[in-house]
Amino acid sequence: MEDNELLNIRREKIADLKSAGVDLYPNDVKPQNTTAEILGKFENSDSDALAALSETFSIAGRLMAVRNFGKAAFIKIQDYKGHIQGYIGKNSLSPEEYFVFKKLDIGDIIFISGKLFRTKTNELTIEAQKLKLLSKSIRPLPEKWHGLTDVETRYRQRYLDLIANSRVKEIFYRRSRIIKLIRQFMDDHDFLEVETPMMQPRAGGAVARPFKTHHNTLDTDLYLRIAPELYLKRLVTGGLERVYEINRSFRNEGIDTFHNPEFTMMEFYWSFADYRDLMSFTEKLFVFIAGDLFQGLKFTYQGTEIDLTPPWQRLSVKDALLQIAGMEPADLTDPARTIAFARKVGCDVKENDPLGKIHMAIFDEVVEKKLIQPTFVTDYPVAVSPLSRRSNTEPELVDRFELYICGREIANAFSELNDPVDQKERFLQQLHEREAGDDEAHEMDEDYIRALEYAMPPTAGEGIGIDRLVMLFTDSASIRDVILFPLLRTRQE
RNA sequence: GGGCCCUUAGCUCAACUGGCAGAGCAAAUGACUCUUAAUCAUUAGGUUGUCGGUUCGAUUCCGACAGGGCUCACCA
Repeated sequence: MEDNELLNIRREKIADLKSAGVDLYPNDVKPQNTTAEILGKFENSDSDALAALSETFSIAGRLMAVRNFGKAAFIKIQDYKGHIQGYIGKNSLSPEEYFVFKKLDIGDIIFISGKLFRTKTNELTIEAQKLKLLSKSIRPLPEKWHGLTDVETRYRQRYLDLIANSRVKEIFYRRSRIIKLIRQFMDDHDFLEVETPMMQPRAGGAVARPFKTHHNTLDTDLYLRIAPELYLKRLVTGGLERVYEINRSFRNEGIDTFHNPEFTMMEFYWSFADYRDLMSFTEKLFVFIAGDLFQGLKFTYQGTEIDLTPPWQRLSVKDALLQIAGMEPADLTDPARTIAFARKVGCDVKENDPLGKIHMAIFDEVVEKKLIQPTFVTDYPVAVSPLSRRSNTEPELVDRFELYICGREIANAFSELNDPVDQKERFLQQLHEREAGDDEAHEMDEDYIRALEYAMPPTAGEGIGIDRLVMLFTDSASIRDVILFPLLRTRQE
């Protein structure tokens, strides 16, 4: 352990406590109350009402502040859901307990029990009649007023962030709440929650580079999944007509404020529904979540007011390119003009790229960031949608939408392609692109084709990025603020 | 991967044009029985991220490296 004056002083205190026979890490004390429970119950009780209570209350938590007055002191104890003030009077504690109190440091985990009262400044306070050290802290905490702001320390030592910054705890309570609400909503609509492989012999279901690993006994290369999609649809084929999974996927791509290599997605599949059904279903889901979190449909993200009131705007890719990107109709259909337009707005496109792919490049470059209020973008080109069902009226388009809020893709959904012949052709087309140098093109999955050959019911499926949803609903600027341990470069100690 | 920026005490931050590295909080000691960023006095706390260079002299200028942030590219 490092040689540091502050640590040495604490070690001396520990020696003093030990020689007085104090157990530094006992585990035989159980608090009967929490700070939140006490504050909730008695926030409106006046001094007389508190004095009339015969009960004693006990709490345990981290000592966050000590304000000493010679023979008395006020302390702040923080637990799971909040904090409360304690009052230490020299005459209320046994000499042994008072000795322990004098050796305490900010950061120690302690237990106190006693009666409730209100101070002269009317703060609800526990007067300690018993005090016990539950776990000794050796290292000093970050400063009480400014807290911990160094982002690197916040992510690497998230426990310090959680101790010092109460807002961080609130974000992760809310993340949990959002996921709980999603489960409730899906369960209420008769969806079955399932778990499918994270380690896959082939990484399919999305267009992305995977992480590779190896199983020793089987001597087989495996990939961390980039999406659960193909497995979930195998389950639909098996008769699980409504399934969902909320779990991690892994993509070996860049890291920035909207991308973490591992991220949480919900995917769900709904037989005998189509992508239009998914639009209204998605609206209902978001309304359900927002109604619980905000008691309303409006909230602010990074200074912009977002209104979730349905119905949300529906906009085809083509209309988006005409109306928002400012393309002429001929720019969409004449390949030379399309490429010229793409290059003009700064897209890196190849001469032989499919037209649909170039359209999407322009869309991503120009349109995406302008879709602030919730918008369903529909009618994607088949070239960028190898797993989606073709439109009945326009076979070069697919029955698909992506949901954009605040210029970011939040969800991706489509009517599923369940024609095994067409699916095989799409995979072959992707193989061509892979051979042409696109190492993110989708791989062939023969077993998935075989499953479709047994007939999969007409189905619609959707994936929702949970981290991005949580960012939105917690007004967080970075995905790292909604993931407890975001991936950072490992540091040599 | 490219560009720009950041790294000084446990934490939050100063230090002019290169001239003895400072404050607040936290800590120690003392005073104080109603404070809540308690107050007052005293004290201690540093290889200025690492390595190298320029210089009489480097926290400061230059180079390399490490880590981080923003951004562009790729992606969700």
